[in-house]
Amino acid sequence: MESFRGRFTNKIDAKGRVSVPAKFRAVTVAQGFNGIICFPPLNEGRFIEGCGPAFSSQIDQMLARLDPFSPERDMLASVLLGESAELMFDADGRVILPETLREMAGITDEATFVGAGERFQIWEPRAYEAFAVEARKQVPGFRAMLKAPLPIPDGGGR
Amino acid sequence: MESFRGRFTNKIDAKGRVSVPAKFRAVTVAQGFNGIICFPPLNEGRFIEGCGPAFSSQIDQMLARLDPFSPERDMLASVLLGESAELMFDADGRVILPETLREMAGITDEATFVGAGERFQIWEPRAYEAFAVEARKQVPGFRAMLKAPLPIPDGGGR
DNA sequence: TTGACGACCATGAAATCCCATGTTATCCCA
DNA sequence: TGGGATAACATGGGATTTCATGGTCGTCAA
Repeated sequence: MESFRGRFTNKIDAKGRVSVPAKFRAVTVAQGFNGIICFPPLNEGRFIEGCGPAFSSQIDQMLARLDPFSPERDMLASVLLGESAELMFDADGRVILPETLREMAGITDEATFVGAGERFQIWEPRAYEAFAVEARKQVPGFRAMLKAPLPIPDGGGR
Repeated sequence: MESFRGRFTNKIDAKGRVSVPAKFRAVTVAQGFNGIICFPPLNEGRFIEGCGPAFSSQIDQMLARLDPFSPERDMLASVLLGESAELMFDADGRVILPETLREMAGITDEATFVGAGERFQIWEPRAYEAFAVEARKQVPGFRAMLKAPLPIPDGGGR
């Protein structure tokens, strides 16, 4: 499996552990990494971004193109690296979501993992439900955007 | 682990010692150095820059490209080398931040370590919080900087 | 002597490892 | 095609280790 797909809601136990969906684990393990990488969203959304090393290194490369000591780089790095975390799987495929990220996303005792291709998102279940409803409502208006030819050859992910 | 990631706030004890986050220690130790290298920021920020020998030698190379006896080189070297310090870990992974650097950053009894890829920053906790809020506000505007030129093929984990 | 600094030890909290259990999905065979 | 056996997975708890943090003692220099 090479891309994140589907929706899974798992419990967070007393120690703060969550099982990462087995299908998601398969993706990052296939990328040679026994864990996931999490960071905050760049826009205002209340959720956590997740990915494997493949996408993470894309982020690194994007940052590397910026002027190393500029304030813009500092701010982007603060959000994308300073607030990010490498979370390794335990023997059963669980991770502990950092307090800061959980707070931003409003996650307490349950987490909804939502596939998004090369990366995924982690939501508070009800918040995601609300988002999904809204998305279904708005999507018809965006339909036209899909007609545009794909700029990137990488048809890879199917 | 090969790059600095995440945010950690540690206390400074009566003797001026701070624990460097274990994950950060792992990075510099992997670079063959049992400590960290600190220097003042190049822009206006109130924080301390930190890194391992890898980035430190990048700085050397950047300086080496300048006109050797120019006033610009002298000034950059003054900040990047003259005010810098090699801080070795004690047996428990702690260092003592030099008075001058602490003063510049306004750090007294707590220090926030913020990962930024090949280097990291050390902030007074409240000052960083303020910066982080501002960063989150501005980052959506920078999103375009990340899109840009090449969507690098990344032969890697796929 | 005093004060700064390094090596060494003690402790509590948090993360990690290891094992057990119930439930669901998958497989296999009649 | 149905149904039992089997494997995969999510979840819970106890034991162990890591880590941050505080303190003491001794050394060296001003």
